[in-house]
Amino acid sequence: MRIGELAERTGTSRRLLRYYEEQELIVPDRSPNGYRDYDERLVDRVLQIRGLLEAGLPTRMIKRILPCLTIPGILYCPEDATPEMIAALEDERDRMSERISFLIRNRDAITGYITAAQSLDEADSTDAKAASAS
Amino acid sequence: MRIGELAERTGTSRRLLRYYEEQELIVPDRSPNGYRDYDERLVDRVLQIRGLLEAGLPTRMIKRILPCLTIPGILYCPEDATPEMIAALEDERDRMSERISFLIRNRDAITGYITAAQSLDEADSTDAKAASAS
DNA sequence: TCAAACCGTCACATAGGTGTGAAGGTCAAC
DNA sequence: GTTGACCTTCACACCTATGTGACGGTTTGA
Repeated sequence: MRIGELAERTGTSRRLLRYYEEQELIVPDRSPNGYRDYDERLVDRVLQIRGLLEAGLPTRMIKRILPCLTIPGILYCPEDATPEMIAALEDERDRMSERISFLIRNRDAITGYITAAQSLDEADSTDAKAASAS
Repeated sequence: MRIGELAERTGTSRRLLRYYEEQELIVPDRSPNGYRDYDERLVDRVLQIRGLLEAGLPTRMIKRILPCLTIPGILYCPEDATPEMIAALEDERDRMSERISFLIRNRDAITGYITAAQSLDEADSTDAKAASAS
């Protein structure tokens, strides 16, 4: 498919699809006329990229971990898994774990704030009712 | 304390501390000589800011929710918690939850990849041993 | 054959979070 | 007093993920 269709199907601008290519996250073929020609599987790939970006990972990191993540979830273990690469991945994994706990802590703090604010809000409206009833 | 000490204690550059001030995330006093004078409690405050930034929240949002998050974790709920703000926070919280699950999924995928690669590696070295033993 | 709707590259723009350095003030210690 | 370590403001610069637009080629359908 061409870039327009991929853009539409992934909710990603053409500009960004070209950017991801520039960052070597995706590598489309080229039609004889020079148009990019995207494989069907790249739809999921792009969605995965968007997800990782949304999760806060920079493109460089994504580029490194992407080859290891096949479409459904895991595996396809290439034989070129050098010890260096594994070590790098372990680093990534650890950074991700840190990031996860960071996010969880802060999300819970926000959740706490929300519930506190809501209960305070309810108390307010109860007050208001009481006041208007009196 | 002055900016240097705060920078050191929070692992944050002076530049960034000034930036956070510019964004009205922290408001230090000023000594008669014009030097910034930071309260002890701002150490935790800065760490909290870093955490929220790391979590992907923009400074504007942090500015809004920061007054609501006291040092230990939560609470002290100001009365100006508008419904709009709460809604925005709920959005943020949901986005964070999405990020979290995405990160967890991908981290687990990476973990799976690592263990697969390692067991493959062990098999290789077993092969090698067998080969050298034969 | 002409217009519309694609596509290509190039390049400048922006926003947020940072780095860095210049030019200068303050202060403590020697 | 002078040096060195600190502080100030200002400002330019970077990176990353994006938007946007110019300018030109290609495809498709009326």
